[in-house]
Amino acid sequence: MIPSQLAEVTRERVLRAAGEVFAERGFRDATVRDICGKAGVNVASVNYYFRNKEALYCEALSFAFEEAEERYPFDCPEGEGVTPAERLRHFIRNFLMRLLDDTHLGWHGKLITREILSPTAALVPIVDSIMKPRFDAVRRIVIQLVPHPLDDDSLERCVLSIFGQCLVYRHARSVIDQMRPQIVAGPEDREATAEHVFRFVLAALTHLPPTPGT
Amino acid sequence: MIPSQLAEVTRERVLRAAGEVFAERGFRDATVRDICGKAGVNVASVNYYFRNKEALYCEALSFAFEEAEERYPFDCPEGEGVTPAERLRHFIRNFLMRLLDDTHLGWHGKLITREILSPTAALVPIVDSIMKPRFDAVRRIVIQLVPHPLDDDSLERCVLSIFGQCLVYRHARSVIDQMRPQIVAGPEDREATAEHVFRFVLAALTHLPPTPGT
DNA sequence: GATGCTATTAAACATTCGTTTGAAACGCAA
DNA sequence: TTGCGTTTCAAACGAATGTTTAATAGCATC
Repeated sequence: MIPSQLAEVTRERVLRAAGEVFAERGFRDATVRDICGKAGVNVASVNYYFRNKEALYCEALSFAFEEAEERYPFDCPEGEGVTPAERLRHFIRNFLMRLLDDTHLGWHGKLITREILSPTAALVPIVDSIMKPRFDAVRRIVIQLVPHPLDDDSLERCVLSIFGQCLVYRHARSVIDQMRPQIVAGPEDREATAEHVFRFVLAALTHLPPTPGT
Repeated sequence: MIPSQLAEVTRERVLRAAGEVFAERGFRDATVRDICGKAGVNVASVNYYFRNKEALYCEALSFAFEEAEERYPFDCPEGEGVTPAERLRHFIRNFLMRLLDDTHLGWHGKLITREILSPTAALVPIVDSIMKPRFDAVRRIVIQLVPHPLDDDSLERCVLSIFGQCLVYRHARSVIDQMRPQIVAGPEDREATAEHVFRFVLAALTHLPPTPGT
């Protein structure tokens, strides 16, 4: 019952290996034998430290989010001196880099992408605690940049247009790699991509025509 | 060896059931027993008509694309009298409606989404034969709408910005449904969404600033 | 050193699933 | 009807996998 220091390190080894394998192969195709093999522990460990494979998955998902939050902190500057355009640029770059990071925590982006596509019960708290605040922040930026009032649905669709332009680089990565890999290959390419999305969104928001109906 | 008429109908029943189940549960979670149960045939049928589960999956994928192409034909009008903006609107609406159709061929959108995320060998010919021409068509539209020359990478990123804004409504559907379902609920909402994406893209392309470097 | 709790291990269990098999049913021409 | 090729079926096989068990080893405390 009382976990020792040694137990915690093997527990985290399993968690880390689980994140990688789940991200690479998905929940079903990832076997506990693969995970434990990668972690260098016995298969019974997953049942000893976590209840079963599903509970391990839930913990791995939370763990991935905590690590990603630590590495790419949200911290969208809301200070007085920062223009809405600057906040937009900061957000897009931050979000895109987190999605495309394949080196250290490469599995975070893949993991959450799989979860969004085939949602489990584990997604609900993540949407509420992590995605909703992010949507709210972008919503405030959009309102400040569009030169005329927006109804709620149009506002929401603008936010989705922004997220969509970032997410496509992760979601359609296999297609991009097959058609034009150089635009996300190196760090400087990713910076250029972030800059493009920012310019594209800024041009759209500041020149968006008012909806005829309103 | 000589397939009878009766054999073809059961073959297609299996193919259709396979498309639905594969789209709903993914390749691994879909069992041939489920598929055959839904089709009302014996489990041995998948081995008799197709070689095995994987071959069935490949055929189901092609089948879904053929049906979708039939229902939402590409036919981007390239005629003289059609403005680039009109072609853009047509493309976006067509693409979005196909992605969001959940009634008749609802599985097409889910199926290709799964395939893009976890690509198999079956994706390569689809990218070449279906996606590449689509990218080319959008590329031509973008060139005509942006008021200054674009380098290849910027052009490609513009195309991805357009696709991303459409794809997000399918890829992030679970999140949208949890946060603001009304924007994709009914057919008129989907029309409004298509119109939004069109206006957003048009505003961006026609007001995109030239890249400083070029 | 003895004791009691924690951690690890190899082996086995039970289930699921893709695939195969061999026979029965069916359709159709001679 | 008889015979033959095609299609369907129930049953079983074999492999993979999540989970459990029972025994062993490690480690701190007295």
